Amino acid sequence: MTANSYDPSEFPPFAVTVDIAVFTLMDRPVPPKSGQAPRKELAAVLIVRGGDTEAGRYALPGGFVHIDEDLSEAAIRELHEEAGLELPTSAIHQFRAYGDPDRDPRMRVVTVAHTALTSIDVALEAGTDAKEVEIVPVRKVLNGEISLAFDHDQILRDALEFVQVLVEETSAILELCPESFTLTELRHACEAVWGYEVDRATFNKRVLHIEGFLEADDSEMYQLLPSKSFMSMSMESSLMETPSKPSTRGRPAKQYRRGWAETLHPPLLRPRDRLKETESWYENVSLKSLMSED
Amino acid sequence: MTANSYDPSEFPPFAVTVDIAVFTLMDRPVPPKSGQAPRKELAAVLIVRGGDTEAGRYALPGGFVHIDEDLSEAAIRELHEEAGLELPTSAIHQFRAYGDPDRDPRMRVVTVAHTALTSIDVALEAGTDAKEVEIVPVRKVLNGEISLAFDHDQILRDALEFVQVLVEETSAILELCPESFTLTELRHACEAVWGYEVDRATFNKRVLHIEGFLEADDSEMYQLLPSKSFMSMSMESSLMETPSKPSTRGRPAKQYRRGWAETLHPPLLRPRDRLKETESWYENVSLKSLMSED
DNA sequence: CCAAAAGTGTTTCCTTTACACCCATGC
DNA sequence: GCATGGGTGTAAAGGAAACACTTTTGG
Repeated sequence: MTANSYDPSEFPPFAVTVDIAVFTLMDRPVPPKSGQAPRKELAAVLIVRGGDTEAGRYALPGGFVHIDEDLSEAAIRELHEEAGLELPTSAIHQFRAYGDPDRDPRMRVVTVAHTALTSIDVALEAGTDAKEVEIVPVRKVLNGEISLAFDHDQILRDALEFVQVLVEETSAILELCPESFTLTELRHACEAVWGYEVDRATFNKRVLHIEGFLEADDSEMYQLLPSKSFMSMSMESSLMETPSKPSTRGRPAKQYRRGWAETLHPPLLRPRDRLKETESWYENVSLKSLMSED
Repeated sequence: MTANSYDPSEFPPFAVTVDIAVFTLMDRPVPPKSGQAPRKELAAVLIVRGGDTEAGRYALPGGFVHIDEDLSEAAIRELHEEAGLELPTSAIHQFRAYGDPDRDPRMRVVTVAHTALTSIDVALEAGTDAKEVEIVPVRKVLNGEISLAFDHDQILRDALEFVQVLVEETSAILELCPESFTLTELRHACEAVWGYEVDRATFNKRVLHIEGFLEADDSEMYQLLPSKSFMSMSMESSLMETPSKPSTRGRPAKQYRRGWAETLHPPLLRPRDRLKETESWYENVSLKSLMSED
């Protein structure tokens, strides 16, 4: 009964796998108002299962852990093999193990669930490589429009909850933003993860007071040049395409980039008394979408 | 490479175990002032390893998961078998999996770590049953005075961090208190987990404003009767021994018991700007203890 | 009566929140 | 000029921290 003798007959044949819930941002199918900057919503990178069991259903990318690799290495490898994603270790976070004896009907599998955030560009590249990869709005899973294989439905919900807290306490949200971004882009990313809107003024002051979270990006490449620009049009057009949206109305926003901080002091707490709005927001979005198009 | 075929040769022979970090409260070896109510400190339930590997060293209770049981069932069973503890499922919380290929030199073991809180009474009973069970102050592990087998050192540290957050957001701290308790007892329990003192007045107001967390315990059994008591001495002595400390100076405190809430709204947040005091407190306690007695 | 511990009120300070106002740009 | 969005200031509201004062017991 003790863990000291290691006769192989003593322990049952377990399989250990990793599953990874990768979140990214996509445009909302129904922008709140035309002309307004498109609001984002959270989406998950899913694979369509082949093979014999649960074929054709959506599932999280994942697979067996090799005998000589760490859990995080397995997560990175499986993301690469199954979804074509190449994410750094720092972007992947383990959050729970799932070991219900009946969770896989074929054998006893314990899976260690991870989650990650990545920008839509990276996710879309992955989607083009392997045809069986799809990027699906999270709300469709939460409202039951799409159901996942095995217990991946539950894993995705748990991953979302974990990520919502992660965004409060670490700089993980920056994985959803381009290298250079505006405060509005950052806010929209947070809103997509948290599921409700936050006050713009309050949000801006808070993030700028978090030490080491953001630093101003003064590189001209990303800046929308002031009207009194000393650059000629030819010089301007000789620059590379600016990754941030160059065509927008209204006052151009300052650009920021990732600072040195990994954990946030103070944390970027969302208003606790509005947590209950999270679910209703997802429901509202799905209703609107269903009524209009989608 | 896909997870669809299940040839046994395809997946490597993994062993899956559970390890459980059980925390409890013990009296501090050096009370701050004589006559003052003894301050508590956090302690862990450890076992002394037998067998061949890492024999004689401290380790967390734990062991192999059976083929037909859930991870939480395995945790409960191992706690019972190895430490003599009988805890309900609600008191045990999974928090991470550890799967470094080299974490056990004998074979590939992935362990799913759990943590639990329990009152000292329960823990002491367990200690008397099995001789190899010991209750050790957590500070001795944190300051290196005691080192645990395998990576259990790290697991215990992670468990402590997890529990500190758990106490903020759930009613888990009540597992450390007797059925009926005073606000001071509750506060001392929180202080032991968090590692620093909190203001008494602020703490009292906060916990009483958390909906469903506490409810007043008016049962006379636990009450220290008022001086204008209508009960005779004989009636008083006929009552069972009161579990709460009956001999204390100063105004007797009101008794409370567990309310209906499991998650706390609002959460019982500790002051964030004092988080850094946590480690130094543990260091201070160990220094004091080493200098005086212990 | 005094020490000790529990309970409670008050004041100060800080953060959040909401709102408004101005600024800068495209059309 | 006007609409649109970005940046910032301000006043109100709420909560926490610190401190003091009262209450109730044992000695």
